[in-house]
Amino acid sequence: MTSTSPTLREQSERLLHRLAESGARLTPTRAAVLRALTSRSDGFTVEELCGDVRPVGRATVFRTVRLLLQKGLVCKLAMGDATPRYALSRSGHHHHAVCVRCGAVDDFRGCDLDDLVQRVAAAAESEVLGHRLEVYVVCAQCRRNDASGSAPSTHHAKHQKFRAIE
Amino acid sequence: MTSTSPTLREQSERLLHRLAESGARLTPTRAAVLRALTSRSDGFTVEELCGDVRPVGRATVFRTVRLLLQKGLVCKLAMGDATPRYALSRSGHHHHAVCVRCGAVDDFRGCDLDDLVQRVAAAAESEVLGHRLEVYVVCAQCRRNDASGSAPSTHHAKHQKFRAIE
DNA sequence: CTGGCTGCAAACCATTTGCACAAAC
DNA sequence: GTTTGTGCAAATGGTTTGCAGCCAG
Repeated sequence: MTSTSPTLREQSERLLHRLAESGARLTPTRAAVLRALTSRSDGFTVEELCGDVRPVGRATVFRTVRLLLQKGLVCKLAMGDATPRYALSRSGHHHHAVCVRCGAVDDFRGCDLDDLVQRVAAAAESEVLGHRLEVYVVCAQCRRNDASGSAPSTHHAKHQKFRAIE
Repeated sequence: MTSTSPTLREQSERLLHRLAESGARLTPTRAAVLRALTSRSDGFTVEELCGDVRPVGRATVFRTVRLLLQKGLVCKLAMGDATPRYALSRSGHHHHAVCVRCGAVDDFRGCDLDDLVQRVAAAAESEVLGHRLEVYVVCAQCRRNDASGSAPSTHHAKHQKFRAIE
């Protein structure tokens, strides 16, 4: 549990590098946040992160996440309701399948949206800046838990913060 | 400008009906909110709505919007940043093109996403509950304003609350 | 009449900010 | 030695809630 797998360590160090390259200072606090980030499964909240890096102050965690957001190292899952959740940015354009029960996030790419998006833009004489697609699901694990009756899906987030899709 | 077009009146009355049908009470306040809703272009904030129905209290406007959301009469534009904005629900499945300058919203339908979405779900063994696609644009009007140099795009929202797409 | 609305003000909660101090470059 | 990051606590801002009174059904 506390044994940071080499892959995770690598990952957080790569992020640290990317941060440094972009002119940000390289502090223990940031390293801690990045470590927490990488060991956490996608779809975490800032709150959860705060718990992971305990001695670090809330404000700093928020500031760090914001920084990472600006640098494009994490992305925000806007979600209809609830508290915003974040995920590590995989490289390249992709979208998210978010489990509304536990908040787990799956990336997927190969979206064939560009045509659609361009058509929309042309029709409206608008310039496209970007797009976001989120698919809301009940993930395999949560379905399994559902099936087995009891066991509230504790496999990911403790509090399933997502409410129904509006 | 203040001359409520017959179409708008119709529209708000239809909404009123739908509300009544669903068991909600039919009060002047709600009628006012619905009128404001329909005369406003899509992509409004609760704040703006409050301005429109002035004597009505904030809390009530929030409650009403939430009600309409539950009844499916309006939908929420989640947006990455900024204050959530709302739009009248057109019937049927559709998505939104949101202008990041002024907040104007265009609907579009005929999304070919179902295949994609189902593929994603199958891959993850997940059950799809829904999906949301938002396209972020600079709308025709805002582009025109940009081109003509000055004229900050006041044609819609007073304060362009949207920040960059993260 | 009676339960569902409304208004007001206070409560909430996630996030931001001000400021003094500490640490990185 | 500057400039940037951090912690704490206070401020913010959007949203919700508690409660007394009011109005639609």
